[in-house]
Order: sequence, then C-alpha cells, then structure tokens
Amino acid sequence: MIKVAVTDDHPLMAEGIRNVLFGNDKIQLTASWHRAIDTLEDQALEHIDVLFLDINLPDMSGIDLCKALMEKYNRLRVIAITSHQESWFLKNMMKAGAKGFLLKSASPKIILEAIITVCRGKEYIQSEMKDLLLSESLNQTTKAPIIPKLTRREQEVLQLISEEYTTQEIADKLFISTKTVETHRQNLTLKFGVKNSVGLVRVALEMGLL
Amino acid sequence: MIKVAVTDDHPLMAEGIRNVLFGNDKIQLTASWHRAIDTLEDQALEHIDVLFLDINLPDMSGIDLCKALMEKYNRLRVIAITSHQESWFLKNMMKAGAKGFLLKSASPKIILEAIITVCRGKEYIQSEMKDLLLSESLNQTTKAPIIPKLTRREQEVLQLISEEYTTQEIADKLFISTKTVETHRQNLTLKFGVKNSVGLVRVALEMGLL
DNA sequence: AGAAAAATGGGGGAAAACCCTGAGTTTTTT
DNA sequence: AAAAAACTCAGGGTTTTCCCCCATTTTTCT
Repeated sequence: MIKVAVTDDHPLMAEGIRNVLFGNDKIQLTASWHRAIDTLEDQALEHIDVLFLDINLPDMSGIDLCKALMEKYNRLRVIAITSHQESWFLKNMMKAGAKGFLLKSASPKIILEAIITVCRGKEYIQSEMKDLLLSESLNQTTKAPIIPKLTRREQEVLQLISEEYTTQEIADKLFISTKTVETHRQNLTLKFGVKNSVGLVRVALEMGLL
Repeated sequence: MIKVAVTDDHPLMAEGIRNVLFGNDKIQLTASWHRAIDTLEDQALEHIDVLFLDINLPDMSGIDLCKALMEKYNRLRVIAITSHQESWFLKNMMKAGAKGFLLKSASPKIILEAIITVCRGKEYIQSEMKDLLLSESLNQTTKAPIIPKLTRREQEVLQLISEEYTTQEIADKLFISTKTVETHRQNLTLKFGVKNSVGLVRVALEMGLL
C-alpha cells in the first residue's frame, strides 16, 4: 500500500488526485494540506510515501518547502506539480530534492505512472518538460537556473521598478541617491541574468517574487 | 436534473468537480473539454445547463469563448473559474456573459451553491472576489478594466519587448524601421495605460497575454 | 574582533527609451 | 467604392537606462 498526500492551495487539485486514485487498492490518498506550514507541522507526513507538492503556495515557495521536507523526512518522495511550463522551476525543484515533476495538465495515467516510478526510487519527469529542457538547451537560452537571493534593498528596488517608477523616483522614495538605485538595479540584472528592467520584471513575476 | 460541463485544460479540475458532484442525484457532470475549439464544436452543449469555464485555455481566451457561447446557446449559464484573483478578469467575464465567478480554491459547498444560484437565473460571485472589488474601488487604483485589443503587429512587438530585445533589434527582426517599432511601443503603452515597457510587460503578463 | 556582505555614492559616457508632431501607404471593413 | 483601421516612417528633442570605472560606510555573520 502506497500512501499519498497533497499540498496545494487549490482544494480541487486534491479532489482530482483523490478521484484518480479512487478504486485503486494499492495507492491511497491519506492527507492533504493547503499551506506549507500545515504540511511541515503535521507529523502524519512520517508515514507518507509520496507527496504531491504545488510550487505556488500562499505562505512559502514550494521549493523551500521541498528542501525543508527533504531534511526532515528522508524517506519521503516529492512530486512537484505546477501549471507553469518553465524549466527553472523544474531545475530548482529537482535541486531541492523532488523526485518527480508533473504539469497540472497531467492525465490520470501519467499520475499513476509517476507515483509508481518514484516509489521504485527512480525519477519521473513528464515528457513535455523533457522536451522543453531539450529545446532550451538547443537554443542555448538557458536562463539562470537558480532563484537569486535578493537583499532587502534589492527587493524594494525591484518592487518599485515593477511599479514603473524611474530611478529618480525610487531614489526619492527610499531617501537614497540615484546612483545607489542604479547599483541595485545593476546587481539585480546580474543576479537574474537578464538584459534590462523588462527582463527583471518578467522573470521576477514568473518566479512569483512580485 | 441539472447538467454540468467543464472546459479547462487541466484534467484534474474536471476530476475535482466530478468528485464534488459525486453522489448528488440532481446535478450531473456530463461532459468536459480541454480546448475552446472542442467546446464550441460539440453539439452536446445544447443540453448543458451550466458550463464551468477556465479563462486560461490553450487556444483561445476564456473571455472570447464565453462571448461566442453566449451568442450560440442563450440558455447556457457560464461560471468562470480561475486561479487569478484579479478584478479585470471578473469584469470582462461578466461583460462576456458569464453568470458566475469562482476561484479555483472554491470549496465544494461554494461550487454547489454557485450551480444552483445561476440555474435560478441569478448571478453568483464568490465573496472573496466581491471583497477584492470593494477594496479596489476604495483604493481608487482600479486598473484599466478592459483588455485592450491588440493588432497583430502590436502583439509581435509586445512579445519581443518582453523578450528583452531593443527597439533596434525588434526593427531588424520584423524588417521595419526603428521609428515604426517606437510607434507600436507608444500605442501599446497608451492602450494599456502604463508608463513604460516595464509596465507593459507586467500588465501583459498579468492578463495572460504573453 | 575580524571578515564578509550589504548599502551607500560618484564620474562620465554611450545607448536606449520616451515624447511630440506629422503624414503617406496598405489592409480590412462596411 | 468609400471609410476605417492598421501599418509604415520621419525629424528632433528630452529623459532614462545602461555600463564601465571606483570608493566608503554600515550591517551582519563567524
């Protein structure tokens, strides 16, 4: 008997997985949470074999939660689920210890396959994502694979840039010189590996930092 | 007996709703589609009472699909479902003829309530969204309520801007002058009501145009 | 206490974006 | 065929961003 759980802020997602597993006597959905903190605190995880984990949680990024879970429960297998078809996501989740990666558009067949595969100790990555990785590596446009760690000031500046403020306006708001704002902006583009503020806002939005 | 259908590119969403309705002998899920085109072409919609419609579909925006459906099947009630908690979405869906609006985080109880309410000819808007509308009107920061209609060229330019290309590079790619690109950029910022390219990319991403 | 990281700020210049006005051409719609 | 919309391009200017170089002070971590 394989015990499965779900952490996703959309209850329908848990219902969907429950339904997929319905009638299967070898795999059972035994728990579901909506927030990262609930997941971390519930001792029931001790006995879970496979956790489906969404990346977009209200209180913590799925990546950080995955890291924390892997430290605490080394027996647990995490399958990341997301609707965003982006490679930096996959790379970070795998780095954080996830064993599987599925899109929310996955079919019931795929979901069962993934559960069984990770239980056997192997990785399971949906073929659509593999294709994406391949095409990206061919395009050599692979983006910075990690989520950059931003300082407090950088976050503030990034936020204001995304709100369409100019360097001068940001400097006034933060009571610093325009030169300092420019330095932060420069460091941000370096950290994100982008060419300009547009890229900055785009990747920050895609990473859920704004 | 109320007949319900779902159009959502995430199969799990349909499974979730199916599960919510399981055991209910007055409401039945009788069909589900993943793409807008499939929904439009299926004559089965003639006999559907309530359609749950996601806004993010692979081939057409849910808003356009809703409009098309309302013209074709005036008996049909559409309930929009989305994970994005944004008001322009709601306004446009309602304008397009939707009778209900739910977040994907809706509970089974809410879902049943919504189905019954729209069947009685009334509108159903989830309370979270009502709160959002209220707070936005208080903040007087209501964004441009309509999705601007972009021309083909404007979409192309917008896409390239979001990919961090400069005006010169965009001009080269499209075989037009930099001045023309600037004009398109200018028109885009006017249509979106933003101050610069950063705002352009931000709202376009939020509206799901990129 | 010492090292590392973060935050601050400057000069100067090149590139790009932004803003305005105007106008001809092509495509689509009525 | 006429009108409307979309696409095209230009001059000429201002503002902002971007990109080097560099340095000092403040905060945080070990």
